[in-house]
Amino acid sequence: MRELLERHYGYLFEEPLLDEIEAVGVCKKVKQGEILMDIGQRITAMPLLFSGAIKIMREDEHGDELILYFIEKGDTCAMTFSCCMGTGKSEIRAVAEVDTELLMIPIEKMEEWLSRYSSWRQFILDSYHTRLSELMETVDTLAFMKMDERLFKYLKDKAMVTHDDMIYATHQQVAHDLHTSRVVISRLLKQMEKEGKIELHRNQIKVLDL
DNA sequence: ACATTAAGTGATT
DNA sequence: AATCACTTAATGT
Repeated sequence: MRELLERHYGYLFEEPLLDEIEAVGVCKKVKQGEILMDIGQRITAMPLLFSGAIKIMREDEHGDELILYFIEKGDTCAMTFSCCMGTGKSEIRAVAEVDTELLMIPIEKMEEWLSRYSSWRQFILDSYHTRLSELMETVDTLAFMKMDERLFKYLKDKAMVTHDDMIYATHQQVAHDLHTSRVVISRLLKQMEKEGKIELHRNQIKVLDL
């Protein structure tokens, strides 16, 4: 586990902090599709990703879902902090997009380190900033109904986190993630295929324009 | 061969 | 962009 820490976070954190992380962190492996955190659930720990990817989504009152973003190796979930400060309950659902290895850090520790380690503070601030920017982008495309841009970003992100330019999903499932109808996705995908950005097959989409 | 499920299309709002 | 209605294509039994 120390090797994993060194490899992914060694360049970020100083030795004493790495020691503390190792002492207090709990290693966890999750399989694809497993729900790491659901809406309303109490948050007791924050994740540090070693490998794999997590899909972060929100749900409306009718149970409809909407993808917010993916987190990958070297990332943490910025929502953890805002949830800790507020209700302590999760506002989001986190599902493993692929098999994932991560380390769970108790939230008391993450607060304590905030004042004791500047590298930790920097790390938290940075990830907060990155996430916020991402969210702003999502809000932009949502507000202006640019479904084509959202779809293409989604495909690229998905190809990125799975390290595979082939995406195994039906148009229906994609539509569900982006909270729109299958017909819309089919049309946009068809158009993107004509533009040479992707290749379409049954149950799979190949992203070319990476 | 038939039923089921995924994907493509035109028309309408 | 969403929805409806309908067609076509791919797959499973």
